[in-house]
Amino acid sequence: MKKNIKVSKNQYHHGDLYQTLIVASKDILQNSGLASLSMRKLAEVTGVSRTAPYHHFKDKKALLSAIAEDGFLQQDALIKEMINPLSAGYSVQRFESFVIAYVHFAVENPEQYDLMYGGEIWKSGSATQSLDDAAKKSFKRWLSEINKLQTQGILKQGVAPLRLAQVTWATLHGLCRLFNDGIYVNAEDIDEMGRTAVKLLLN
Amino acid sequence: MKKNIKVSKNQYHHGDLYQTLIVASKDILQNSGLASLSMRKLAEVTGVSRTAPYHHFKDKKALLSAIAEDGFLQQDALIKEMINPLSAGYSVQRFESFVIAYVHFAVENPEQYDLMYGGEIWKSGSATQSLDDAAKKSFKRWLSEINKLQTQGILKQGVAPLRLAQVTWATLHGLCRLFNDGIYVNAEDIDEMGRTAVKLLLN
DNA sequence: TTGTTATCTTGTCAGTGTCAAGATAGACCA
DNA sequence: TGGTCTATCTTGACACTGACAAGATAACAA
Repeated sequence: MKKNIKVSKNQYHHGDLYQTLIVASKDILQNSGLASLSMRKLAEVTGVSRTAPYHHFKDKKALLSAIAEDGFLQQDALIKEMINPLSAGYSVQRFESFVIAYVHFAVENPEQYDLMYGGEIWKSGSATQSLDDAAKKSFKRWLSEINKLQTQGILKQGVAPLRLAQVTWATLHGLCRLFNDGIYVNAEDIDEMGRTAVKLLLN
Repeated sequence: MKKNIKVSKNQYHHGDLYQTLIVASKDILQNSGLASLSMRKLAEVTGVSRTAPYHHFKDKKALLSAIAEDGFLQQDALIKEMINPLSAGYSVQRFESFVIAYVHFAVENPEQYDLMYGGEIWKSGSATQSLDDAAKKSFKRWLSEINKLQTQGILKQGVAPLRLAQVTWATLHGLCRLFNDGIYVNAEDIDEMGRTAVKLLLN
């Protein structure tokens, strides 16, 4: 809860270790995967002692939660950007853009996506409150999009909105996971599969 | 407390350690989760020295591969059973049965399902040949089911069969993961969501 | 009987998350 | 200014992990 923004070149007090740790973590995730992200290695890379990170994160899980939360913010920004230009009306095109943007984020940030939606954090009940908020906000946005598409008749209308949102989201999520878990290796297909998903889900 | 399940009464040579290890592993998975399945604890529970399992499994990953493979066999059997009674023809009902059976297996064996389709094994490229075969066979069965449903007009026909199989499977897979990763906690909804998925995917 | 071999053991190593207790220096108050 | 307070960072330690190497045992084949 203390934010010490001042960056000092002091050896002892790092200055902005919190942010540095997150950046370094994301770097390790992207380059070497979650399996090789250890608190000790992270500390070493950051040039700090093994236990220094524990003054900024209660746990390793707390660190991962923060990274996941960061992922939701990124994803949110990316999706907003993808949608705003078309904000005049709701259309199949807009839906497709949403889907493609979602899937792209997952494929380009596989390890972070894993953290965001994987069991690592959620199953153990170690999600931060703010992470929980970010995740809920993300789903709310999806629910709202789906809702509008449904009332416009672009999506099937005989289905409960919540269920529709859940199942459509599950479809995207399933696609992303199949790729990220290494079951479909050819990443060029992802766009076509996204479009196929859209085609299937349309009314 | 932990009983030494041995075939032979001999102390030194266990007799059927391979199978015993798999059974014990599945037990730990079901009761305590993957996180608390360690080779050492497994050995201890089985009443054998720490490194004994390494004479039956090259790695921890090899052990997990075997469990995943076992999962595919179980799932296959379960799905076959679900489908055979209706084998007279293909119908919406049959499709729904398939979907429900699939989802149920995942929800009832969450950790094993994780192993079967999760990144743990596949992403690291440590899948056994026989595991790979089992997984492919499973998808082939799905592909064939989808194919028949498509030619009968129950599923949309303007889509490439492979893509259709991938996306429909992704939908189920996504549902299962959302549950198993602890994002949707209320397990009573799983059936309704499965049926909603079916409804959406139908022509 | 005598090897041969599969299986199981103890010993050991490097690596992990995390706690406890002490060191440091920047922030705040006299 | 000086002194203390406290967030931050450190070293030390512990229990745990996966895995290798070398030796012990017993089943089995000759």
